[in-house]
Amino acid sequence: MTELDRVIHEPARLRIVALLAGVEEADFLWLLRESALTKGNLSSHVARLEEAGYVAVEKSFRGKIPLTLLRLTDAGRSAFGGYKRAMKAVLGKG
Amino acid sequence: MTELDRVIHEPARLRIVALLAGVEEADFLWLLRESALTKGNLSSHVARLEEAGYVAVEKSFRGKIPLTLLRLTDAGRSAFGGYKRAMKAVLGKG
DNA sequence: TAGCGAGGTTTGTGATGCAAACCAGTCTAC
DNA sequence: GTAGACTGGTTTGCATCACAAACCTCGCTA
Repeated sequence: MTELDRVIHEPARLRIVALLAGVEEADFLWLLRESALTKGNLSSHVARLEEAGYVAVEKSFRGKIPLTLLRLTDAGRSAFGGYKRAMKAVLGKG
Repeated sequence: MTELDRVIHEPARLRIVALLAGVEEADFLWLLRESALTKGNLSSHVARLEEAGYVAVEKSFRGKIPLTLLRLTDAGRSAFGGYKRAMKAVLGKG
């Protein structure tokens, strides 16, 4: 039985991961717009993905304004790849 | 933004729905074996799917032994179709 | 009549997704 | 120099829910 990674499976995080998979790096506000999540949800989901080792979070400043950069780690890319495979296997059946 | 149906999205229920999509009708014990869920989980997830109108539950007897037959309703099939489309859209991006 | 298995359902609880409240720093108006 | 509003987030509180374990009912067996 192919297991689905719960961390990625959650729709909000799936969206985040899918968005990050398409780019090299993204900032918080770009993700906020693209994902259509609230700040709170985005923040906590990103925290969860970081905790899982799937995204790297880099906080810096653009001038005087805080800037948070996010990118998928290798583990994150690989987990997403596995997730896609597992999902296709399940959907293939139906 | 394509929304993912939460009722179907849950992995246990996704498995149930995918299994039911492949057959005309199934009994509880067949699903129990195929899904590798516990009786309790299968029972409650089936109840949730019934409540959502996605599966029809028909209780009868095979001789003196209770027999529960499950099948996907039209709404269930259509929801599963929509789910697959939405999921492919998300995975396509990544 | 005690025990056992089939076929399920109900209960308890820990995790968690979401929204709203909060916070620290910056900029503008006055 | 300070009141207010905005930016860029984080923390808190609640309500939901998935899972496992306990429970239930009926029939069979010895």
